Amino acid sequence: MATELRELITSGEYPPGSAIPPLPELMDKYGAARDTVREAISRLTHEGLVSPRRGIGTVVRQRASVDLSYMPNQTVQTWPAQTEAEKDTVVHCTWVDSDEHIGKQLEIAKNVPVFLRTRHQTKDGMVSRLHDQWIPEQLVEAIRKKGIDLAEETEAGNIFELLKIAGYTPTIVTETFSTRMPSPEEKEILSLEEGVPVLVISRVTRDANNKPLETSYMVGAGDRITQTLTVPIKS
Amino acid sequence: MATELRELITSGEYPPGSAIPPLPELMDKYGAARDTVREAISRLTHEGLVSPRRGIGTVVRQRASVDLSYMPNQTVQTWPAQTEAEKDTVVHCTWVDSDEHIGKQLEIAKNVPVFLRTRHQTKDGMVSRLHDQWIPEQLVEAIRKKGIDLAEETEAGNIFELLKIAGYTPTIVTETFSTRMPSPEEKEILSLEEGVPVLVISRVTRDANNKPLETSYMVGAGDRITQTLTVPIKS
DNA sequence: GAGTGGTCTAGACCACCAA
DNA sequence: TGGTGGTCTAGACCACTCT
Repeated sequence: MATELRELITSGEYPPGSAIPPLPELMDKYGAARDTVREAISRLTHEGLVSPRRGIGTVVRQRASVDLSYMPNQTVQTWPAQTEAEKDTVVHCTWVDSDEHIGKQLEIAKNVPVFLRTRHQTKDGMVSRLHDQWIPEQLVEAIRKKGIDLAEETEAGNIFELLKIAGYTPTIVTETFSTRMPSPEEKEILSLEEGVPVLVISRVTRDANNKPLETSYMVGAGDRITQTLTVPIKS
Repeated sequence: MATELRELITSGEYPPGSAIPPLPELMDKYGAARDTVREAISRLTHEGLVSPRRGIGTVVRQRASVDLSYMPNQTVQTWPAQTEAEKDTVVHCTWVDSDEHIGKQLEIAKNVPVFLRTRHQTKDGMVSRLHDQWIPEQLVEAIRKKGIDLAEETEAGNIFELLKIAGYTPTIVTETFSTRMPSPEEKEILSLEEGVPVLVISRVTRDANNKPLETSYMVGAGDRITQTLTVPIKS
C-alpha cells in the first residue's frame, strides 16, 4: 500500500499541497484496518513525502526543489528563494571550559576558558540553522582591546571582521559536512516535520599561520538549508 | 515512554551494541499494550538511535562518532576509519540527452547528448556513496582523441587527469550540500537502516575559463559518509 | 457538529534467529 | 523450540480543524 501511494505521489497524481484520501477511504479501498493504513502513511511520512495534519488530512509536502544553482564563494542558500532578509541573532553568550573535541579543533588545552556564542539563523520567522561558535580566550581579549566586547554584541556575522581588526585575519576555513536525524530539541527549535534530517557542518577557521581562530558547529534544517562552496583544485 | 528510553540510551544506560529490554518486558514495565511500546520504539528508530532486529532484540546503534578532525583539501572520509582501501567502480555508462537541470549545470542546451557515468563508491563491502556524473560530448570526444574511450573505463576517479590530458584542466569546483531521506531504491543500495538520511552533493567542475567540464550528483550514506572541504577566504 | 488524524487496547498470526 | 520483533484486525476514545 505504501508503495502504491508513493507511486501516486511521485508521479504527480497527488501533487504537492494536495491531500491524499482520508483514512476511512483508504481503509475501504485497500480493505485494510485503520492502523494498517496509518502504518503505510507513517512510512511515507518518514520518507519526507507527506505530512498528516489532524483535522485537515494528509497533505503531500512541497518538493525540496533541486534547483541547486551556481553560487559565489561560501554562501548559504535558503529556499524558497525569497527576498526577505535573513536574521542572524546571538541568543546566548557564555564562557565555557574547552572539552576534548573543542580543544582539538582549536588546538588548545582541555579545561581552559573559551567563549561560546550560540546563534540562531532565522528565515521567514523560522529558525533554519543553529550555530554554536567557540572562540579562544586570547582572541576575545584581543578584540576587547580594540574596544569591542563580544558578550555585548547581538549582531552576528561580523566576527571575521572583528578578528581582522584584532590582527588575526581569517584566511582559510575547513568545513566538514555530515547529516543525521535531529534530536527532539533540534526538531522543536527548527520546526522540523517528521522525517526531515539536519545538515551538520563542523568548521574551523584559521589565519595565515594556520592558527585556529574559531570553530563552529552548525545544524541546519534539511528541508530549508543548502550550502554551496567553491574551492580551487590543487594541481 | 519514548522520552524515558531515549534518556536511558543517550545517558549510556543502554550502551551502543546492547539491547534494550524486549517488548513483553517493556509492556509490563510501562503497563502498556504491545503496539504502544512498538510505537515508542519506532520513534527512537526513526531518530537513528536503535535498530529492532527480529529474533534478536532492539539494539542500540553505534554513535556516528563526532571526531570530525581536520582533513587536507577536498577529501572524503568514511568511518570507522579503517585502513582497507575504498573501491570506486563504474557500474554503468551510457549516453543520455541533457534535461533542463543538467543543461543548466553544464551550460549547454537541452536534449543534446551527454555522457553519464554511474559509479558506486564502496567501503567494507558496502556501497557508501552513489555518484552520477555527466560529461559533455565535446569533452568525451577530446578524451577519445587521446586514445581513451571513457565507455571502456572501469577505474574511476581519474577523470580529472583525463580532462587535463585532453587539454581541459579542472581548476575550480562548486559543491552544494543538502540532505534528505533516501528513496527506497537508495535505501536498498546503500544498505541504510531506518531513520538514516543521505548527504547529497551536487558538483560542477570548471576549467580556468569557467567552462563547466562535468557535473555530478552524489548521494552518500548519512551514517558512514562525511565530506571535508578546505577553502580560502576571499578578502 | 462532522470530519480529520493520534493514541491505545487486546488478541492473533507470521518471520526470523539462536541454542 | 522458545523468544524476538513485524504485521494485522476491530474497536474505542481523544485532539484538532473547519464550517
